Amino acid sequence: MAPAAREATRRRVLDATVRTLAAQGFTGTTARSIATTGGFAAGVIYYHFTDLDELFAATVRHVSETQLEQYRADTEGVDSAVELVERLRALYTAAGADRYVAAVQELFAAAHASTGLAEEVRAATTRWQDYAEATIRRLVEGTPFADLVPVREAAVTAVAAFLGVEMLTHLDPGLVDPAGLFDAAARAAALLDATRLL
Amino acid sequence: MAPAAREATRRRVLDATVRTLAAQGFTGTTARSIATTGGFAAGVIYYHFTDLDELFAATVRHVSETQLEQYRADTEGVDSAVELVERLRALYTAAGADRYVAAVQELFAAAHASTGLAEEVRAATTRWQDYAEATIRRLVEGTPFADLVPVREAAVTAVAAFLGVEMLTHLDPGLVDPAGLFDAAARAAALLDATRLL
Amino acid sequence: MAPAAREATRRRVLDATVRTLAAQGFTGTTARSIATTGGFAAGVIYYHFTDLDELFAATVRHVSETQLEQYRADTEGVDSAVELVERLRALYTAAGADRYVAAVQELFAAAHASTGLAEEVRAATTRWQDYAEATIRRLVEGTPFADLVPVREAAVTAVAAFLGVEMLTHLDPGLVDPAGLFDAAARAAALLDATRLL
Amino acid sequence: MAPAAREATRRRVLDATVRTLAAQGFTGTTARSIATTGGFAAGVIYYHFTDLDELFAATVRHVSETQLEQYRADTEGVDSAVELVERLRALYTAAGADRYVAAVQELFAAAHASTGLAEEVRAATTRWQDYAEATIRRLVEGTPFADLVPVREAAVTAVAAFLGVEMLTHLDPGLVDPAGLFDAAARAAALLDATRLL
DNA sequence: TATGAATGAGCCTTCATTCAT
DNA sequence: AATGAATGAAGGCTCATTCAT
Repeated sequence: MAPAAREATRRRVLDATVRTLAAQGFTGTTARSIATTGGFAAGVIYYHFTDLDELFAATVRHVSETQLEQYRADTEGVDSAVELVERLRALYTAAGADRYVAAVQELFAAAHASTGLAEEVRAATTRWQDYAEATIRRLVEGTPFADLVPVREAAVTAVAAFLGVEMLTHLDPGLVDPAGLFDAAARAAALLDATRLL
Repeated sequence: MAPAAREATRRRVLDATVRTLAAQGFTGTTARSIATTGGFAAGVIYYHFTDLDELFAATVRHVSETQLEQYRADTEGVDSAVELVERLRALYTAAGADRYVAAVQELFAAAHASTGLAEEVRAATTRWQDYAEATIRRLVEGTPFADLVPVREAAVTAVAAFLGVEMLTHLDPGLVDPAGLFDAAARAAALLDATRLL
Repeated sequence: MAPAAREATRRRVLDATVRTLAAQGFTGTTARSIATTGGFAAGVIYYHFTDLDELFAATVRHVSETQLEQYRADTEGVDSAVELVERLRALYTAAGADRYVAAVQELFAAAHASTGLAEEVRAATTRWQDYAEATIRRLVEGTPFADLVPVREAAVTAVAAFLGVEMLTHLDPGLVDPAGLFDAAARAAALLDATRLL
Repeated sequence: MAPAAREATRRRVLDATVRTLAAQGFTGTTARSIATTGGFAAGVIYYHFTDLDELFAATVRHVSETQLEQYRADTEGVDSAVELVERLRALYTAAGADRYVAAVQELFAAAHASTGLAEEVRAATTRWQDYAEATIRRLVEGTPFADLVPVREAAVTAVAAFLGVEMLTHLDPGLVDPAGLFDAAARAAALLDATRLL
């Protein structure tokens, strides 16, 4: 079998892991349930990954990296807050995105102690915080807030809020209304952009 | 045994559950590990609670309610943002508070589907959101932001951010610096309070 | 349940382990097969022993110690070789003895590396070698062989031969004829005893 | 591929099996571990042998036969006990011999029931017993022991003792001192040879 | 002939839960 | 009211074996 096939199967396992995490949560995501979701034998997992910890770590890395690239590409150079909010809304509501977010949130919440998963989650968190920081900095530049807003703190809070929103949304869609939050953000963005004209 | 004694044991179990959740995370919190933490036989749990789900649900309710009362009491009538931030900081850094927060965050993250735990978490979330909403409303009243800030959305986001910060802090204290966030909040609060004088 | 009950169950597990080892060999002795033999749930094993390694180690110690005491008691003070051989024959052919010997031989053969089992097997081996040495020394004392026979080497070889005979007997009763070996030993013993009269 | 090449691969598998048995014991000798030792894919094993049982049977036969030929060649016609002991010592300490002995002992200990391995072990045992019998008979001929020593029993015991010594040596080199046993045997051999001069 | 991907069974161990005492 | 023994159901992981290439 060609190496491409190997990689293809690895992807199938990662994909099944994401789907299972989104559907059953971390607790319900076992080697067996992943295999059932993906339609393969549980043994396959261990052929491609050392153990579940490694699989989860790889999943975090894969999903987080893929999404982050997407976010970077779609928000690159955007310096209008209004425009940014719309881009983020589009990314957030893109087909299939909810599943990735749900899976990552589950893994973030389950990461503990000195496992490989925890290591990967730490790294992913930092990367998202850095991305958020750069983006926020770009936004406030040229506005009266440039020197007022503590950018790093804002970025850190934004990432945390995003995770928290996901956690609650996933638990009960009635608890948080992401669309409403985007709307509110849009209004705030308009105000921010207005200050830039000065 | 008198009802008082019965209640005392129930408390011991709840307390052991909180301590175990904080120390070992949801995954590491089993009937056995709770019993070990509390120094009682695992069977005791089933004498006071139907099953682990009920115990977890009761834990969320107990801790959330206790904390919320504390928060309400300590921030009642506070309408200065600066003062509020300091009160919150005190509550957050109070002795033992970290354990409660950690336990609750674990249970929030683990809640799924139609379990009794999920039900209780939903209820607790709503209560906190309501508390946050009332508090924020009090803050912005009498300021130019009164009609600008979407209070409910802000409250919902605040609760989510709080949970997210806890999740990350618990994973790696290096990822988020709560003290720094309080400092930043304090500065923003000062600005807000300044607008009220007008 | 009284502590006596606990000990009784421990015995049942040990006994089932011996029987399974004798019947299926080390490879066929799994937690499940032991449980089936003993008529209890596999989980019981882990309630009384940390893991299979500890169970096997305890089995070696228990059986080896029990048998060795029996051997010591029944050959104490015997200084006639002929008498000794008959005592040993009786011990060897005693009801149930074959099962104990088979089990111990399996565990000796399976012991490897730095496991708890290996540790226990080492200790048991030394005790049997010491017993054999003391016994042989008593036999040759007062005979012309007293200074000729390297007692320790003879003891070590005797223990090894015993294990080897068991290994082969267990594999195929046709390969070795223990009864014939006892007969031959009896004849040699007669010669030895004869030299003592001088 | 030419038959010679086929045979060469078969040899590589057998050799890898011996090395793995010696290094990891029977329990640690799996299709995977053998393949790793030999540097080939696990599937190769099944191309040359029906299953692991057949591989093990072939290994016993191969090693046992090879060694036995060596022993026969090197002790042929030797009728001095002293000389014999030295020849055996040389064979025993020959480079690489320990590995063969260890592998065979592992397989002897693991053989059970009606497997192909058991069959082969039985056959090998008989051949070694026959060899030992012939050799011992040659030794005692012409000595006063000729009619005293039960040759078959002695041979059977010798083979058993050899296996037992190997088992213990392999477990812990401190339990038995093969060199010391050879020394003791040499002294006994000298005595035996002395009686032949009469 | 040889490889590596895949499968399904089975093993060790843990865990929630029950129950006799 | 509390304990500790016991159970049965998973769960993670390994392994012998098969098979397409």
